[in-house]
Amino acid sequence: MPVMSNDISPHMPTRPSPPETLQELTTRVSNVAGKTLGQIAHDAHFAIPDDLRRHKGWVGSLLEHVLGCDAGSQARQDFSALGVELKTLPLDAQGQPKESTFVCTVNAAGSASGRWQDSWVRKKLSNVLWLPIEADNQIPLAERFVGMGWIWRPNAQQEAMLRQDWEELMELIALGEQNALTANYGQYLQIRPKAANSRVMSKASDSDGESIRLNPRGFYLRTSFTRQLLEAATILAFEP
Amino acid sequence: MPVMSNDISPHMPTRPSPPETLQELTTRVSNVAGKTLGQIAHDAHFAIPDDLRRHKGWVGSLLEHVLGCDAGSQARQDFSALGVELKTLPLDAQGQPKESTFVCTVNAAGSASGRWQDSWVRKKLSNVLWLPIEADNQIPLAERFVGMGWIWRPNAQQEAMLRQDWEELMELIALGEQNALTANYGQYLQIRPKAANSRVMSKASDSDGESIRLNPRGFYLRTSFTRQLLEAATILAFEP
DNA sequence: TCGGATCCACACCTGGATCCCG
DNA sequence: CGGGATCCAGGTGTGGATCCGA
Repeated sequence: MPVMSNDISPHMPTRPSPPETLQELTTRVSNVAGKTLGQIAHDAHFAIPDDLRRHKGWVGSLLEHVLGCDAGSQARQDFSALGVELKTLPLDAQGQPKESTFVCTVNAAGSASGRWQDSWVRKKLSNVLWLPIEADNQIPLAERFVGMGWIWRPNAQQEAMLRQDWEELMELIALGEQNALTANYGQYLQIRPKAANSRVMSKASDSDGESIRLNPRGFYLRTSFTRQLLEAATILAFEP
Repeated sequence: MPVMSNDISPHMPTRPSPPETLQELTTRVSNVAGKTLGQIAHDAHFAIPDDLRRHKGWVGSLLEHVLGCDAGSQARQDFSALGVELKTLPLDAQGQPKESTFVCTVNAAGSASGRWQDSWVRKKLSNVLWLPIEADNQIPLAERFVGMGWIWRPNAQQEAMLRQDWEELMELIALGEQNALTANYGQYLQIRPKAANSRVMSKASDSDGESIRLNPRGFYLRTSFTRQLLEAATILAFEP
């Protein structure tokens, strides 16, 4: 390490302060659009792994850092002041969403009230900054480009579809059918395992109130849903 | 690291398997009695710190390791098969207990039922292996001797005293007098802070059911109590 | 003296997601 | 292809206790 003065060194990796306005956020988004992950990581003094196999969340963490997210693993949006949630959107060689999108864990209190209006899923998805990123594994990680992000708010139809899926899934949970609850349920929103490995168990209760242990699970958006969002956003970009 | 075969190297630090009988445990206790912490740490391939200021739990962890405790921060006794809890007892230059003894945290469910019979404190203290250890700070850590441990079960009088203190303290908590609950309460069992620092806060509820945040606290045995236990054990040792 | 403050290790949990086999 | 399995970083909680100032 070089000698440091009492001043903050301009060469130290510093996390930007959170954007205070939506305009400030979109400016930052424009600034990363068209850059490679290698460039962005270099500028942010982030070490870049060879691939994502053992660093699955690396891209998301890098962009959270660069854009100035401030909600350190807390139960609120990534940009807490703006109520905006950041989601990277990995694209395959055809420019289509490659993976499902994790939303949040299936907590016993997915909603304390049991109502969609109060659910974590709705809160998380009410205001999302989607950031498309090349994710074809043929491309070395450092050479993958970041696309232009856009902010999405569900329209009435989209929210109705998500709500329908959520209510179906929550009902299965309420009925205690948690072991029968596979990823096959839900048209656009599904429930899948979410854990370090399949031997991890969390506390829960069955329909008789008996304490049982289950694999932790999470809500995910299917790629069929994010593909629609991406198409709609792409069309808008070509309008006058 | 030296080359390793497929066999377990006899020189690797290995935690002994838990003792399966009380006799096996007392044999192990005899084997550490009269040794210094330096000897024990060396034999167990434990690095020894200069002092305990920044390693307050080191002695306890060392002896848990050497004696084969198996309850890795779980809600059960250290020797789960035997139902025995290990407590080191630090002695001052006069051979008297120097510090209070931590028992367990004051959980919202210190007892789910609110009854002494079901409390964590009673469970933890029902069967304790006390291990006296020199703790005069004039003596370098490595040179401090371990004494002869003994197993204690509360007699009727001792349990009555602990129960009385516990019920008094739990009542103050139930009344929501948590902020007024200082370490002054309780003749032998007291409640004191238990956290990384005084800014750490945990979730709790006040008497109106309002959610509040408090300093985490723990139950401790006063030295006046452990001094009595030590005296009684010492006298027994001199009887025929 | 002792009540209040503090320290380390390590397990566990959460949020970031992608991997990979049938 | 997609459902089930898995991986890392970092924060929080728990268990081991002793420190230290008024």
